[in-house]
Amino acid sequence: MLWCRRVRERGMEAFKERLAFSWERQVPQCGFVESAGADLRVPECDEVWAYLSTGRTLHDLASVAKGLDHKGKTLPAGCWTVRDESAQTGVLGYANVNEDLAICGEPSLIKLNLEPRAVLSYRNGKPTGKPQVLLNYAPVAREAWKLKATLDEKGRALTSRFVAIRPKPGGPGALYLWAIMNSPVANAFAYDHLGKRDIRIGTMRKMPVPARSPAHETPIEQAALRYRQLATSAGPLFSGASAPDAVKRALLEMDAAVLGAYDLPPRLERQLLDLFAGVERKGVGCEFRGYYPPGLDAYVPLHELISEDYARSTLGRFREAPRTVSPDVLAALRTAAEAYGEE
DNA sequence: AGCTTATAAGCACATATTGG
DNA sequence: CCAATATGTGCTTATAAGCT
Repeated sequence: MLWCRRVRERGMEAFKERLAFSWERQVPQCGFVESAGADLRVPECDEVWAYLSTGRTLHDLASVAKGLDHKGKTLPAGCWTVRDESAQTGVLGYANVNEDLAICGEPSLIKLNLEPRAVLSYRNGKPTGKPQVLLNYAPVAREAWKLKATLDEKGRALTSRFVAIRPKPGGPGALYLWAIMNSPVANAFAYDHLGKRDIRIGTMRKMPVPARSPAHETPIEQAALRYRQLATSAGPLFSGASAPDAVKRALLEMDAAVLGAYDLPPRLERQLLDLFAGVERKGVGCEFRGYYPPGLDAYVPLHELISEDYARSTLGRFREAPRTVSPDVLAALRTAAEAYGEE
C-alpha cells in the first residue's frame, strides 16, 4: 500500500499552518505497475468511479466532439472567420463562452464563416438544426464546478471553444443530457480526471451515465424543465423576494433526480457531494455553495435532505441514519423532544 | 496491401490579465 | 512595472479513412 496525499488549492493555508492535507488515502501499489499506461493520479472520489465503472458512459448515449477551428496562418488573404451577429454573411453560431453565461441561457450568438477556405477542421462544428448540448471546452472555474452545459435547441454552428454533445438515435434527448452534464456527477468527474486546462473530450466520453430506464429519465426531464422555467423567468423584473429560493430548490431537485438515477450508496453519494462544500456554482441563477449544512455528517442522500419532511424535523438527521446513532441516544432524544412538546 | 489524404484530439504558442 | 499565471487561438501529430 502507498499513502496518497493531496493538498488542494483551497487547502494550502491549512497545509502551511499545520501541514494538514486536503485529502489522503492508502492505495494499493499494484494498480500503478499493471500496465505502462497506468494513470498515476488517484481521483478523490475513486470509490465512486469504481462503483460506477461497470455501467454505460456518455459515449454510449451521445456523439461528443469539439466544434470547428478556423484557419490561421493558412487563411487566404482577406478571408474572414468570425463576425458580429448582425453581419449579412455567414452562419449563426457560437464562438466563445461569455463570463456571464447561465446554464439555462445561450452563449452569445455570432456569425461564423463556414466556407471550406476559412475552416481548418469542422469536427462537430457544422449546424445540424437538431437539439444539442453545448459544453465549455475551457473550465469555467479552477474549483469543482467546472462545467457549464447549455441547451441549443436549434443545433447551430460552434467553434472549438465548445463541445457539441448530440443525442444518439434511440437514446435520451438533449434535455436529459443537459441535466446530466450540469450535475454534480459530471462536474466531480471533470474535477477528478482533468487538469486545470481543458475539458478534454476523450475523458468526458468515459463519464459514467445512469442506467437506461424511463423511471429515471422522466423525473430528470421534468425536474430539468421545472428548473429551466423558474431560472429563465426569475430575472430582476419578475422576481419577488422568494424567487431565488425557488430557483435553488428546483436546481437541487434536478440534481437529486440525476443522483437518484445513478443510485449510489449513501456513503459514496455523500463523498461526491462533499467535493462541492463551500464551492461557488456559477451561472445557476441563485447563490449555491454546497449541499450539506456544516455539522451534518450523516450519510443523508440528497433527495432526503431536500425533502420537506426532513427539513421540518429537528430530529431528522438521526432518524434517517439510525445506524450512526446508538438506540440509547435515540431514545434519550425522543424523551427530550416529548418533554419540549414536539411529537 | 500499401500508399495518400483527411480528421480528431490534445496541446503549444502567443497574447492578455492578474498580482506582487 | 515586471513576473507569473490565465486564456484564446489554431497548429501538430497520431490515427482513421480513402484510394489505387
